[in-house]
Amino acid sequence: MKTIKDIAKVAAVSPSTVSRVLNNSGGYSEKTKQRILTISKQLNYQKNEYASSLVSTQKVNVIGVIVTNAKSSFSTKIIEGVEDFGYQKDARILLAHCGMSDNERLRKCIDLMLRQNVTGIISISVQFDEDNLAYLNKFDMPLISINVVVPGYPSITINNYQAAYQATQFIIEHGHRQIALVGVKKDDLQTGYNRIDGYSKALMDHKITIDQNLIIDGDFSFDSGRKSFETLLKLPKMPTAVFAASDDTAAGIISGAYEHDYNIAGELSIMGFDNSKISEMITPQLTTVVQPFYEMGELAVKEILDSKPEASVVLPVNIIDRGSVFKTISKYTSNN
Amino acid sequence: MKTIKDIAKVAAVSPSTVSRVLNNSGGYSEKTKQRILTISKQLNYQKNEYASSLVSTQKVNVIGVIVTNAKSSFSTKIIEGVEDFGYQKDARILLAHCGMSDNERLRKCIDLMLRQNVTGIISISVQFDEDNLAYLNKFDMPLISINVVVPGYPSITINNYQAAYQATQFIIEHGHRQIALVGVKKDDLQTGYNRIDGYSKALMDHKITIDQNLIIDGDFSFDSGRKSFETLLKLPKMPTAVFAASDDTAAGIISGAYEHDYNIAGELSIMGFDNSKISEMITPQLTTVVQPFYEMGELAVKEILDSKPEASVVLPVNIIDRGSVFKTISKYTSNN
DNA sequence: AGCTTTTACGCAAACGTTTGCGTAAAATTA
DNA sequence: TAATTTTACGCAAACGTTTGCGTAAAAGCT
Repeated sequence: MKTIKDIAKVAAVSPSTVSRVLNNSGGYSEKTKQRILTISKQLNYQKNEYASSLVSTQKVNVIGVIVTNAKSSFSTKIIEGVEDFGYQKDARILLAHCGMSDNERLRKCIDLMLRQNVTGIISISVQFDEDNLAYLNKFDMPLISINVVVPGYPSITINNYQAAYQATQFIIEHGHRQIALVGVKKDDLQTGYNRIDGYSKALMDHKITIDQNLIIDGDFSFDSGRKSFETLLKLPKMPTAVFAASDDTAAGIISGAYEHDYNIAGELSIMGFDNSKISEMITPQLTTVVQPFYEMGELAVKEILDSKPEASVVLPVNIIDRGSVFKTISKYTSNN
Repeated sequence: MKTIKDIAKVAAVSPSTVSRVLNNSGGYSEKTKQRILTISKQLNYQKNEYASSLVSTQKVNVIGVIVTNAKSSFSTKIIEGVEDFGYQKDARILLAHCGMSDNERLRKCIDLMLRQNVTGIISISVQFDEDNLAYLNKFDMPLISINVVVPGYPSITINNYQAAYQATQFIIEHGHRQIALVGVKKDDLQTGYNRIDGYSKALMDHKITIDQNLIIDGDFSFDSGRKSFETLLKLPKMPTAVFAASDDTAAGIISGAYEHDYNIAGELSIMGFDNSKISEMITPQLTTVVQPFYEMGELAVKEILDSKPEASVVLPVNIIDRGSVFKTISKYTSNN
């Protein structure tokens, strides 16, 4: 690797001059500028950003991204948003996986980011345990969390309560009154609880009594959707619609139905959540709640680079109708 | 951020001693070691890897990963492999997206890797144009390519010819003789061509005449699968099986069939390719060709870190049977 | 005790940059 | 032409580490 000194030697100037030319900081003649530029091109010079950032006041921005090893793939979309926007801003992405609730590994991720002294950290769906949170607090390291709230730090989330309310209302407006909620983690205070709440409120607002049997626990995964279908089958009466906690879970329900030779067409409406790629690729394509993942990534970068990430953001969601929730004439309109 | 000097000051030793203690390089008493260690813990010291790698002979490994913005999501699996194995080896992942055949952006990705002087580059599905390849050649930068062959550099791929042969044979052995090949790019010399070749050879070996109308061009995407189904419909005779170029394409075919009220169950066998997540989540679950993405990622890291990445590797594939290719009694056994 | 070996540390250079300061030379002005 | 300003550059320090070399002090030996 060629250094600034190599160029200086060839150009018969001091390294300082080379540096000034390459950084456009003035203080050289046009002639030497051209000379230095051509030489640096000839030598295929590449600045060593490590050395540079060590001394320069205007550091190069490196953004640390910590993701879980979650099966769900929406993090890809977020990272794409991070990358694209970071690219525009000439920032680098340092990526690290922290496993699933593997506190030790999360600690190592944090340490990594600190040692590489990144500009800030974007964590995606990462749950910080007490220890790691306390540890992080010791440093002056900006962090912005996507999808989950990390106490004391800004976050980018959606309003899960409202999203669930909207989705449930959408289903109700299509004539359904027996609506299952499948795949949320009940003890997940950040997401699960709020979604159950929004779902319940929508039902109540439409004078539909809440049937606890229709709220089926899960972990947002495909598998939990698949298993949940069996639970649905065992119900005294099959609901007419299912609100799935994620598109993956929705896919699981469809898969489970197929497995049990249950033909959902015209029988069981399904609402997904996420608008992940699978929601378009599955048959039937899913009506689903759109989470603006890409924008979340962009926004996170923006906040980190503005270095005023004190403001948490709650992004709006909308529903994309792909026809998997269809109109039904409720059989219960009168007697409830 | 605390530095080694801060520790030195508090411990009343020189920075050298602190460094030696922290790196276990010997030359200090047990007493000072303990003192320094506790102080460094108290101060929340974190080594600055930039400064360190600038001078140290045993640099910290940073692995540059360049991915396209491809819609297909298998890169996630590869990156996971890279990350997990890199984590074990204490390597860092610098991630960059290079768009789709955006040569300028690819150049910037390369420059980025050079400036951050990474240990080596892992490129996933990236097609290098002549210019960028020539450019890269100027540097002494190890690169290993996954999925595509980059002239002059080692690569990790599968044998597409053989994979297609195996898959086609699998279909034939289930009694099919009218087998469409859908979604490959004919002019893609690296993948498309070889898959067509393997498919053709398998047919020939089983004395099935090749019908060019059954080879339907595409770009491995969901959409091309969806569109291709219409092409299939227009054929004088519907094939009994489809070999899709990717799981995404297979999903597209299923989606297209649904769109046209064509019930594939028992009628149209489908073989996917990739074993991506969708192959399990779709209904019906797909019999598919398993690409060892995760292992590819691991292997790539291994080769970069061994810094002897001269050897290209062709990994074996296998077929996972999920029942989407079913037995049929060929109606053409006798008259062909 | 006197000698040699080992231990435990400090000094200073180095990595590849950037940047404040200093200063000859060139350019401008009177 | 002489005085003044500007230009164009070099010097050296700095960033936070690591590491070869040097050396007092301690330890071991006879």
